[in-house]
Amino acid sequence: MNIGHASKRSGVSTKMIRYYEQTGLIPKAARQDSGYRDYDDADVHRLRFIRRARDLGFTVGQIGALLELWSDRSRASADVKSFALDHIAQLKEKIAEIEAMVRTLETLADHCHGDDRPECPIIEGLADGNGTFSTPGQREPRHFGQPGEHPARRRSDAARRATHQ
Amino acid sequence: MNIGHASKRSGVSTKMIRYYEQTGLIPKAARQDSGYRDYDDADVHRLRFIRRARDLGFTVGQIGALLELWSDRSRASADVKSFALDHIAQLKEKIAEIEAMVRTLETLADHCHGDDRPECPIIEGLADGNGTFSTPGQREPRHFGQPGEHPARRRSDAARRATHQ
DNA sequence: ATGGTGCTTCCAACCATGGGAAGGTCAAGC
DNA sequence: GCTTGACCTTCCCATGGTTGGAAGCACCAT
Repeated sequence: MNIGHASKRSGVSTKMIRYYEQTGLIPKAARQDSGYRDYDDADVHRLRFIRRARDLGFTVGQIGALLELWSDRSRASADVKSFALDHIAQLKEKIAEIEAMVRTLETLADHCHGDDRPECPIIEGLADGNGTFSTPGQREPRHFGQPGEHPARRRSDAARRATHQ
Repeated sequence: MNIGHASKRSGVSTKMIRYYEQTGLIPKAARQDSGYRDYDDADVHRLRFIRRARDLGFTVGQIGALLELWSDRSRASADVKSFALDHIAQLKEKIAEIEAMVRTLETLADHCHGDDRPECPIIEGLADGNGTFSTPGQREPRHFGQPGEHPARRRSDAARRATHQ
């Protein structure tokens, strides 16, 4: 089976399949006479596993561990469970972080008239950090976003100008 | 004021300050005779603005727009407000995504005994799950499909290592 | 003057993904 | 046969935000 077919059947892009092979997450694929990579059902199965794990927010490093747990018939289900619970806790932390942002922004926005006058507590809050900011203590790694995901959305003129300049 | 001092006073690392200058988010800094960058209070003020905006999850591009809105005394507060509301909606979307992951994982984990036996619905869900996981409606008897040989990536407690890396 | 620290620039890495170029392979149609 | 087009190969580049490091000056205190 060619890589394209394996890609369609697994939902993992060909780019990613090659990348996973290159980084050692999956073993080197067999090759056809032509030099094309050759996949079988077991490979597709593993790729689907990977895609589902990614959909659940696991990093590639974590997926490597999950693959090992998958293939290790002697490991206890408790090992898997604690791994999952760990990840759940991480995700919840992330949610809490973003919720804090939302709360702050909503507070600021609530106090903004949103009319044609220039006074704006939102900008002032950013500029002067007056009480409205319950400071998030530590400045931790940012990327709460799913990488590669840059949703095209409607933006104000100012935003468009700034990003497309 | 040297960059190090400006960094301490603004909470933005020197690396980031140079990066922001390089990418045009902030204007090129003045220079001292020595060639060192020279900052004044207004610069620090702007850097703090940036840091707070980052803490609220705005991208650098969005911050550029916010800086414009900040310095534009004629803009209506409605402009800022819609910008903020837009961002809030975005953050909420992200929260919903992660919450969906959590829900799925919790469902899987709930069904896992978490004892020393190997049977584990979490791994099985990843291996044989129904694509979206959104509703854990189970189909199919599941059996333990092992992927092909797993090469030399033989690590005992890979799970612990992966979560701590 | 010597050492330590701060500053400069440049270059690379992280993660996951996508884009694209330059070229090889294959199966179909004429 | 030969062309076309879809597919595959490897290689390099870009993203976003940040950090790390190296090589080499500038500054300050002793």
